Amino acid sequence: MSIDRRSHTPVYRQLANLIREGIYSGQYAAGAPLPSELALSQEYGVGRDAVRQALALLRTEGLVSTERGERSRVRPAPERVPVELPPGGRAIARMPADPERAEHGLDEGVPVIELHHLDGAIDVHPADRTELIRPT
Amino acid sequence: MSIDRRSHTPVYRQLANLIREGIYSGQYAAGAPLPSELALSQEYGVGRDAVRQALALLRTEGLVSTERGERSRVRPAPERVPVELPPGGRAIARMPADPERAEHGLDEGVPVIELHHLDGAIDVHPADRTELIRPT
DNA sequence: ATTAATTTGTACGTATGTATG
DNA sequence: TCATACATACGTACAAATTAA
Repeated sequence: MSIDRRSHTPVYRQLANLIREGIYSGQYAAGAPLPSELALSQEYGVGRDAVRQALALLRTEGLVSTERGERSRVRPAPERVPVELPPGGRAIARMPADPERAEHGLDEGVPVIELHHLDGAIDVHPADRTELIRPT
Repeated sequence: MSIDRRSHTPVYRQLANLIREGIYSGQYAAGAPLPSELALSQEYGVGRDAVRQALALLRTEGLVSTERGERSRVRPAPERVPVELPPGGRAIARMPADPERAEHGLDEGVPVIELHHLDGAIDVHPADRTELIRPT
C-alpha cells in the first residue's frame, strides 16, 4: 500500500489510514514503536509535516502516544475498572481541556467520564480505564 | 492578556489558553465566530502556524469547530438525550477513528459511547448528545 | 450569475530547542 | 559527547470552500 498523490484524500490522511490499518492488523503491536518521523517521511515520500499531521491525528484517536525524543508508540489498552452507575445516577463523556488533561496525567485522545450522583456529587474517571456497569 | 515569549509554555498553548478562557468567560458566545487566523496572528504577533496549532488543540477538546472557508466557531453544546444503561449492561467511552467519525458526522473532539447489552448487542452513541441514566 | 476577496486546508522548507539513547 | 528524534515556530505557495461585491 502506498500514497496516491492524485487522490482527493490528503496525503496525511492517507498515511494515517495506512498506519491505523497497520495497528488494527497487528503489524504494529501494542506498545511497539512506530518508525521514526524521518523514516516514515522517506518510506512514503512525503514531507515531515504530513507525517506529523498523520501522527497527530492518530494521537487524537487515542491510538498512538508520543513522547519527546522517543518514537511514537502504539498505545496499549489499559485494564478497565468496573464502576457502577448508581440508581438515579447520570453519566456523560467529554474530552478534557488541556490543563485538565495534564492535571490528571491523561494521554491525548482519552475522554473523561463524568459520573453525577443523586446528591449532586461528581466523579471524573479516565475513560480508557473505566467501564460503567449496572448490575442485573 | 498577551503572549509571553520568555515563558517555557509554547506560544500556541498560551494562545489556546487565552481563547479557551475567552470561551469560558462568555467573551466568545456559543456559536459565535472567532477572529480569523490572520486576525489572531496579527493581534497576538505570532505566526499562522501557532494560531492553527492553538485552534487544532481547541478542536480536539470539542470547544471549537472549523469548516473550510469559514472562521472557527465556538461549538454550541447540543441537547442531551437520556439513554438508559440497562440491567447487566456495560458502557465505555472512546474517541472514534477518523473514518468512523466521518461516517457518523461527528465533530472533532467528540467521543462516542459504546453501550454493550447483555445479549452482546452494541450501540454507539455520540457522547455530546448522550446522557447515560439509571432510574432510581 | 460572475467575479473577487476572504478564509481555511494542505504541503513543503528552514531553523532552533529539548529530550532521549 | 554525540547522534537521533520529537517539538516549536517561522516562512512560502497553492488549493479549495465560503462570503462579499
